[in-house]
Amino acid sequence: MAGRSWAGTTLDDRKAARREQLVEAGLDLLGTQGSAGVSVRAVCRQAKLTERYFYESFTDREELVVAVYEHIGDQARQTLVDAVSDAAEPADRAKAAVRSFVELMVDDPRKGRVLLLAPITDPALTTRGIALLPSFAELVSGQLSHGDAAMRQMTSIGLVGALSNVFIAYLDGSLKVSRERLIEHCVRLVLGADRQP
Amino acid sequence: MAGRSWAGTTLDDRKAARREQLVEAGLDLLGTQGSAGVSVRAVCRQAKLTERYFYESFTDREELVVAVYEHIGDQARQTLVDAVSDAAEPADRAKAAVRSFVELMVDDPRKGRVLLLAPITDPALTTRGIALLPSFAELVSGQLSHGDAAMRQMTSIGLVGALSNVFIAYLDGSLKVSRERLIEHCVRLVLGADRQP
DNA sequence: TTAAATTGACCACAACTGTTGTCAGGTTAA
DNA sequence: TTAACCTGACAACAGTTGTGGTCAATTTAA
Repeated sequence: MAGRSWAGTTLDDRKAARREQLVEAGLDLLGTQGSAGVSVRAVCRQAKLTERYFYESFTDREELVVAVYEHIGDQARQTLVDAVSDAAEPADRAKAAVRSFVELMVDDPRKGRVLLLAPITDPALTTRGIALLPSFAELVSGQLSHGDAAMRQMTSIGLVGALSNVFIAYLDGSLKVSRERLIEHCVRLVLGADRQP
Repeated sequence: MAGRSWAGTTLDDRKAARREQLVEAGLDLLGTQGSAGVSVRAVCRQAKLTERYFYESFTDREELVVAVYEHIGDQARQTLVDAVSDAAEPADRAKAAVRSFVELMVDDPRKGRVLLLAPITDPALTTRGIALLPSFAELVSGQLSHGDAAMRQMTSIGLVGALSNVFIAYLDGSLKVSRERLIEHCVRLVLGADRQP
C-alpha cells in the first residue's frame, strides 16, 4: 500500500523527497562542473542516495538532466511572470524582467549556468531541442512591432543571444561591471531591439 | 635519419600527413558529434590510424582538441582578413566580413559548430579559456566610438553573442531564411552596435 | 512478537576511456 | 642478402560509465 505511514511520513512523500534530493544534486553538478560532471553515480554520491533510488525516480540519466533543466526553467519563468505582473508601463516591464532575472542568477549562479549553458552543452538537451531560449525568443518575437516574421525572428534570436552572452560573461567574471550597470545595459538592449533600423 | 626517403616520401612528410588526418578526423567528430564524441580511439578509427600515431603527434587528447580549434580559427581569421582587405569603406568591410564568415560556415557547417560551440562545450577549451570569441569581442570593442571601456565591452560582448546565436540558429535549421537575408541582418547588427542609445 | 515493507551497502556486467607496450610483418638502404 | 627501420594490429592496465541485481539489516503495522 502506498498510503501506509512509515517513519512518520508516507512512502510517496519520501519518494518525492528523494527525487528532490536527486534534482538538487543534479543542479549542483550541472551548474558547477557542467554536463560531464553529471553521471548517475556522481549524482547519487552528491545526493547521498544509492543508485537504486535514482532508478526509482528516473529511467535514465537523460531524464534527470531534463528534469533539472525544466525545474530551473519553471522557476525562472515564474520569477519573470511575477516581476512583469507588477509593472504597468512597457519600459518598466522590461526593466523589471531583466532585474529579476539578474537577481535570480546572482543569487545562485548555478541556475544561470544551467539555464544558459546546459541546453547547448548537454547532449540530453541539445538533441531533443529542449531549450527554453528559443521559446523565449519566440515570445519576444511576438512583442516586436517592425518587420515581417523572419525579420522578427532574427531580431529576437539575436537579442536572446546578446543577453545570454552578456550574462555568461558576467557570471564567469570576465565582465567586471556593477549589477546596476549590467541591468541598465540589458534593459537598453531589450528596448533597443524593437526599433526601425 | 629523418631525411631518409621511404616509400617515395620522407618520414617527416608522412608524419605530417598523419597529423593532418588526425586533425581532420577531430574536426569531423567535434563538428558533428560534439565534444563527447572526440575520444582518442574514436579519432583514430575515423582517421584510420592506430593509437600509436596519435601519440606520435599529440601528447594528449586535449592537445588534439586545441589543435583542431586553432586550425579552424586560423582558417576563419585568414578568411576574414582576406575579405576585409578587399573593401575600402567601413560599411563595405562589415558586409564583406559577415559575408565571408557566412560562406565559410555554409560551406562546412562543422567548422561553424567548432568555432562557435566547441569553446563553450569542450573542457579542453573552456578551462584554458582558449576561445577566440572574446578576443574577437575585444577587437570589436576597440572599433566602437561611444561610451567608456565598460560600456564598449558590454556592447561588443552583446554583439558577438547576437551574431553567434543567429549563426547557430541558422546552422541547426531552426532559422529558415535565405543566405542573403541572414547576411543583411548580421550586417545591420554590426553597424547598429556602434550607435548612441 | 511476527511478518512484511523498506532501506542501504554492495557486487556484477559489459562497454568505454586514456595510455603504454609488444610483436610479427613489410620496406628500404647498404 | 642482411640489418636497420617502419608499420599495423593488438593486448594490457586501471579507471569510469550505465544499469541491473542480491542480501542483510532496520522499521513498521498487525
